[in-house]
Amino acid sequence: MQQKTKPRSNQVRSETTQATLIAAARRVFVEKSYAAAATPDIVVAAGVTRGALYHHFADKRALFAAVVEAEAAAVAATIEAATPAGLPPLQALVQGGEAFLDAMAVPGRTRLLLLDGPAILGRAAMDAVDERHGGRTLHEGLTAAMEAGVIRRLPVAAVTTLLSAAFDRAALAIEVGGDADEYYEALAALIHGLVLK
Amino acid sequence: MQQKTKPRSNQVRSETTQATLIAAARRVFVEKSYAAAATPDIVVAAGVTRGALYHHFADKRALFAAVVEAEAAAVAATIEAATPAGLPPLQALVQGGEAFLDAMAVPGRTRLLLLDGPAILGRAAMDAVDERHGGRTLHEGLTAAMEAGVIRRLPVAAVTTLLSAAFDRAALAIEVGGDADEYYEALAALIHGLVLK
DNA sequence: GCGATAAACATACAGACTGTATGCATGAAT
DNA sequence: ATTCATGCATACAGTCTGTATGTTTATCGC
Repeated sequence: MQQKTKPRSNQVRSETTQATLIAAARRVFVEKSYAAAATPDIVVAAGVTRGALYHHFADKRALFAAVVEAEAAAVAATIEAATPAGLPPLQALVQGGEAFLDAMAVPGRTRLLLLDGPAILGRAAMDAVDERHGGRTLHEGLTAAMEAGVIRRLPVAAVTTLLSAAFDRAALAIEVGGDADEYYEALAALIHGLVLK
Repeated sequence: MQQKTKPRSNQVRSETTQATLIAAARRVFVEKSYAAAATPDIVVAAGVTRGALYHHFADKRALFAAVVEAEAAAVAATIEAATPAGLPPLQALVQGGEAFLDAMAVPGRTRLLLLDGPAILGRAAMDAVDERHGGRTLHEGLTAAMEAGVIRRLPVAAVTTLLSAAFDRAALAIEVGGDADEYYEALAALIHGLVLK
């Protein structure tokens, strides 16, 4: 038995409450989708009250944004861990791509980052999230490959966006039972198609 | 002045009511997004009551599905009108793609078909919509190009999905101010990258 | 350590929305 | 012409979101 309420500093109190809320919200958002996830459900899952939720987050949407941000950070961390620096540009692209697909296989991630995220927060906000986290990988990889003269010189931003979209859709397709190998092959073909002959 | 209520057959009554509702719903869904669009708003815009809405549609989501279906059909019609049959496979792909981007420039289409649609109806349902309408174009185009030996032999379904995703993202990017020419160039590069050397 | 202030919560409330149930009116069927 | 079914309007129950208010717990000056 521990003491009833061991005194905690306000900082850790806030941090743990927010973390618990974000974790619980993630579960409910994933299980029921953003629209169907009710704040009463979330706070019960977190073991707090709605008062705590609205004290720490402006509204349900802000809580969702925090969940998305954390999820994107987790994806980025996974990718970085899987792609050592110093690889040849082209291989870094393909390998990073596979790491991305692996990371997106974690249950709920496609729903959070690829379906509800864009709809609730907007494509622009999601782009900003990507930019803060993993998106850089692809962008820098393509830029490096172009400057190294490995692939065609093209508008980098546009190509990044389009390839990113292709990876996203591949993650979605694989999740619903699509043959992962076929998507790997198709993605590799798209990337290698950019290689200067 | 016309008579107060000229008798209409039940069929036309239903059809016109549904059409008015779908048109009004489209406006409200586009203006406020699916989540923020309230059925009271929609029925006021349509000049009917919520009773009529729930008589013709199971729920708000079903009404949204009808809007999406109509929108996808409109996009498909535009594309077909712009891409005469009998073009060489590769040119048909590029030209059809540009027609797609033009069609998606109609205000609200990206929100309906690329943001709210996937989130509310699910990616699978949107794929089914695509399949019933415009999606075939791309799929058949790629298949034809492959069988003609113009492009690499790859899993057609996967490549179709990925290119479709790229076109979708391009439409979104252009809508928020992205340079259309850059995306055209990048898309063309992706397609031409599949060409057998 | 002690009072004052502010932060972290909990509870209560107002407004709005969704879906259903019920009632009425108009076209269809015989 | 009467009966029935369809199209639609109104009323209602339950739920949710965001806010306002109250209470407890930590922080800060002394």
